[in-house]
Amino acid sequence: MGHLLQIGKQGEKIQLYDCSPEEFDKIWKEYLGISEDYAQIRSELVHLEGIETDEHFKQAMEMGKGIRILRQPAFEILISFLLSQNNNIPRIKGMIARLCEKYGAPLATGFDFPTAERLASASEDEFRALGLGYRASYLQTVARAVADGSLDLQEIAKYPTEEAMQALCQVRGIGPKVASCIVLFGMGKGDAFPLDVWVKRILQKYYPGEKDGSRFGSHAGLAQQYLFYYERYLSSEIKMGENGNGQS
DNA sequence: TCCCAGGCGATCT
DNA sequence: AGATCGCATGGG
Repeated sequence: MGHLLQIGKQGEKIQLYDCSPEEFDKIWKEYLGISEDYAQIRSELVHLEGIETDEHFKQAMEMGKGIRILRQPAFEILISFLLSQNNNIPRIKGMIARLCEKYGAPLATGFDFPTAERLASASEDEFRALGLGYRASYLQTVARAVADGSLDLQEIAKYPTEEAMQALCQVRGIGPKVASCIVLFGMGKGDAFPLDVWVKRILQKYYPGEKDGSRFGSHAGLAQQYLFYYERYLSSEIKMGENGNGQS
């Protein structure tokens, strides 16, 4: 919150623009998950029961070896995933961009994510005018709840995963999928396992009968990310092959 | 054009 | 508990 980072890539080198080493250390190192020991986490996943013969998961891990779980502000995650429901990613990006432009503080380049207080002062109709659809009323009530303190994200972040999810699910517009994304990406709870339509398909295909990610233990969230991107990659490969040339 | 998207809430059985 | 449906909107 209040910080903006421009990232580019030159060949294999990652380039950061206008970012002092101090700002990188203080803000972005944790945000990007760089202070996490991914070698250790991946080693724990590899040593789980049954992974040795799980060719799909081993492939997913290899393909996703660069994936990091970001540590993003809980409020930003809450709003972003609240808007994500029954929606597609390009449109979600547009909706969030418009929210920032209209209600966020201007930064050197671009706009900050809006505060709960600023959003709470806007009306549902204003949100509808931004194209948020039926999610406008969810956003309005959530923003007010956070602003007036009746929804205390800092407090909920102290709960264990299950209790935190349960508390979040009391809010209108937040269900199990959105709640699990909030605790995973916004509260650092690595055992949360967001069950979206893709991951549900994966469970049916590779782990029939299983209804959650408990087989992946305390790093189920990272396992979910590996499987999610693996499955979407496979799906895009199939689509490319449908007309034989992948050009459509 | 028409289908559908990283769900949720309401309303059934 | 589990299955089904409507929802606002616009990207592809």
